[in-house]
Amino acid sequence: MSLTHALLGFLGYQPMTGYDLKQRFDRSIYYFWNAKLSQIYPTLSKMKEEGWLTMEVEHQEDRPNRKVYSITAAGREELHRWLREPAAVAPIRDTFLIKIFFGGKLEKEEMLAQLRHHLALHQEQLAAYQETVRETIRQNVKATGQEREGFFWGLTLDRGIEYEDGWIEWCQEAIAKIETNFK
Amino acid sequence: MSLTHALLGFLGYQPMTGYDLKQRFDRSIYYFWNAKLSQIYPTLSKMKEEGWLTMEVEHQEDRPNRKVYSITAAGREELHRWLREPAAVAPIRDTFLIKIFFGGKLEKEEMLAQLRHHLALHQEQLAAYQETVRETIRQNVKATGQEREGFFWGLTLDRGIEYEDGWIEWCQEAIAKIETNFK
DNA sequence: AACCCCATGTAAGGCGTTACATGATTTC
DNA sequence: GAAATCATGTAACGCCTTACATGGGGTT
Repeated sequence: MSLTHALLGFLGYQPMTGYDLKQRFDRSIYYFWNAKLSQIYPTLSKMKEEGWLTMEVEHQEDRPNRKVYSITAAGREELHRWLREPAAVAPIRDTFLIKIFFGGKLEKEEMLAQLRHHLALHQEQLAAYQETVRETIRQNVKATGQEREGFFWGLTLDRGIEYEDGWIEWCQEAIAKIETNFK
Repeated sequence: MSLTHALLGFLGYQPMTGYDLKQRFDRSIYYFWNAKLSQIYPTLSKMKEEGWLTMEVEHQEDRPNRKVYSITAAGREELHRWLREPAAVAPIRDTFLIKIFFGGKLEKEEMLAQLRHHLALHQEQLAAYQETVRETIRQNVKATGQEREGFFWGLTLDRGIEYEDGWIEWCQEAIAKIETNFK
């Protein structure tokens, strides 16, 4: 399970609650992995039973108590084992490509509308990466001094940017082809 | 549900059995969508109850009977409606990127092994697209005369190739960066 | 007054995979 | 003799999303 190992990864930096972990997801790896709180909480419980985490309750007066999880030696070993294990290529599973594949059923203008809409979405995503995500990484490296880690965070971001760039170019080419040679 | 609409799409070309449909998936769109027979069969049943398909049993002597499904007018309308509906961007969900993100925990050589392995997988995938898939499309257009359809099949393949190319370049750059400036 | 933040969960349902079940014919 | 092809399914399980449940404190 990948969620388990992503949680181990973040807890390798420092002890945290499920709520904190959700925020880490939302602010860093959200563009290639995410989970809802309703999945994170039970997963943390199971990981504790597995012996990969320990938990301590931090009592608070005007807010709900915090359950702070820490990674154990067994947890670090499991993370390291998983990180070295060869990874399979992730399947694409993109419904948009199904729509393109059967695009012969659409009128020229209907198809162009789909493509233009998708182009806009990817352009937005790209802008978010270049502004928000890059800046988040910079601040994190500055605040924690994790330079080696920051290098790898940057690599995943580079891949995200290349991915969006690829989509944008493909959309633009597809639009051009349909506009000029079609119908 | 996207499986439903992919099935409608293929049945829009001609009536088929679940078994035939599985082969269509495996030979054309497998690189961005697929399904097992154990999911296809019950889905076809539901689609029939929904009124999008009709079914006729073709009796065979030495083999199991074939259940041939045909798309109805309602099915075609549903397909068309779905094709026009704006598509959201597919989430990436790539466990390999999680491994990269937490790559600071690995030794230089462990990380290079991961990257080289992944590079090889994407190179294989790319080769398959350029040989097998491109050829399958060519033959299909030739056999059925579906030139307009063939254009869109080609678009999805272009995207697949660009996707693999992107990964290959990224892997090569990542390997180079780690080999020269690291540890 | 309405909404967001903090902080924890449970329950139901959807989509997908893996395993189980059957069985004749053809190909290596 | 073993494996693949044809042809249909059911059952159990895993991962994930959505909805439900609680409730005080701060912000607009």
